[in-house]
Amino acid sequence: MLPSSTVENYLKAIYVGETQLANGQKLVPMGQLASVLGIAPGTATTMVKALAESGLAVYEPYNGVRLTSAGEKLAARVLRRHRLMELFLVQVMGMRWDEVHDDAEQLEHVVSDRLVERIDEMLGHPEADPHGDPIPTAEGKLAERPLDTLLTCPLHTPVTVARVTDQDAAFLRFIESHHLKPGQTIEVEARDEVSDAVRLKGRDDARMTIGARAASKLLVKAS
Amino acid sequence: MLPSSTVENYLKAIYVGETQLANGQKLVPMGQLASVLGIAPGTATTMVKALAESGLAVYEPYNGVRLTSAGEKLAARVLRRHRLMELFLVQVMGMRWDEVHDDAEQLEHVVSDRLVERIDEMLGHPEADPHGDPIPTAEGKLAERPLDTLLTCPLHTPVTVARVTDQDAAFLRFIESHHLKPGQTIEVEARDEVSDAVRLKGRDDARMTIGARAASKLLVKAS
DNA sequence: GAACCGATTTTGATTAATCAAAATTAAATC
DNA sequence: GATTTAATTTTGATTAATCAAAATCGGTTC
Ligand SMILES: [Mn+2]
Ligand SMILES: [Mn+2]
Ligand SMILES: [Mn+2]
Ligand SMILES: [Mn+2]
Repeated sequence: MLPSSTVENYLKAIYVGETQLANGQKLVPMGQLASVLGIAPGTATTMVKALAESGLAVYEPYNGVRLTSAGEKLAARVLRRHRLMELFLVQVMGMRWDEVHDDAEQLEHVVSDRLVERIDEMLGHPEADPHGDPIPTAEGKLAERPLDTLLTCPLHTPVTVARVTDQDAAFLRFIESHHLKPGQTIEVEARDEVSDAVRLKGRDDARMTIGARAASKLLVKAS
Repeated sequence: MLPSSTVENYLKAIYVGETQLANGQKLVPMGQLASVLGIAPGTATTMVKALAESGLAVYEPYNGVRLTSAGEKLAARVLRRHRLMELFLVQVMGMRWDEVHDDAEQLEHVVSDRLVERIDEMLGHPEADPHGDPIPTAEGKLAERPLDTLLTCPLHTPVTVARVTDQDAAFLRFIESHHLKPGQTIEVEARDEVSDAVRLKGRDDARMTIGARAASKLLVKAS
């Protein structure tokens, strides 16, 4: 049986959820799963039991869910298709990085292996999508590097934006207009707990202040 | 309510079915619909009633079904997406004309208007897909020209292949290897009722004989 | 240890899409 | 006009995916 779009979305959500768990944690809670998929909690429970039944996940009642290696394999392929499609839409089709997520969310379920591999080739086997999210290999390996956020990186030190972990179009447009896209270099000048703000020095020494919540969505590496 | 993939497939099948009806006929029979969609006849009846209920089709029990103008509008858009995607996959992605139909069958349900119109632009507003099938306009107009087949065109007269009405991969590869693709010029030298065969003069005066069934799938225009 | 609370699971129901097989109808044949 | 046949419709059932609301659980609080 080939997995339905619904099953693929569940697997992808669990897969991504697992990578975001606090170290030591290994189970994605039902509530989180239901919330990212936009479904009722009871529905998540029912579906996850079915996933477990078909050998794609391990379900621990009241604790959460994780993928088996079979489930991981499938999830990685969906995520690969999603991220390759996003990059393709930006690089080849000339779409904006803030509008490709929704298209990819659908395309990830229907593009054939043939087409995906042709896209991968056309793009030169890229390692990351337009938002800096790593693209799993055809074999299902995902290279998740540990990265600082603008809340944890060193002060007064040039860093390169590596990844933006929010698909909201308005947020992405804000990032772009302030020259904070992946690849661009910036510096954190100050953090203030009380005002919940982070002050940055950007391109051309432009100064700007953003909230801590927003700052936590910008992942950076030493540059 | 936006139509499901299932509904889109029904609408497309009825729409294409209508264009293939003998002149005068206006209803697509349930049996034909069920057969092209690969479903049980009873399922077609049930679904068509639902389409009629939602104002997309007119259903006459025991006689068949036709689309309302609302249904036609939707069907034309699905067909437009299908045929544009096929051409895109061939021209931009370098896929073969015999392998794009299945991909397009899925993609037609998920590509956004944004993406379709970008593809249309990228291809220069093409009028036909790789098989010569006309592409409906964004406004839903379909330019179906009346064409001869190799069974009805004049003998000993150069004609240009305009359209191949069979998506079977093996058949399409045969057509291609014998230089009978849309755009290529040929001549019918003879038809024989008894042997059910048609003799052609192709490129470089190559002679070949094909069956009447196959000949009826090659549509041509005077050249 | 009892009471509470938030998260989770269960229950009962709905909708879309499908099938197999029985029943019916329309049209053709005798 | 009665009979046969092929197409169509009806019936009864199934599967996947979902929800709302009630019930339950596990882990704090008091
Ligand atoms: Mn999706
Ligand atoms: Mn992305
Ligand atoms: Mn389709
Ligand atoms: Mn075609």
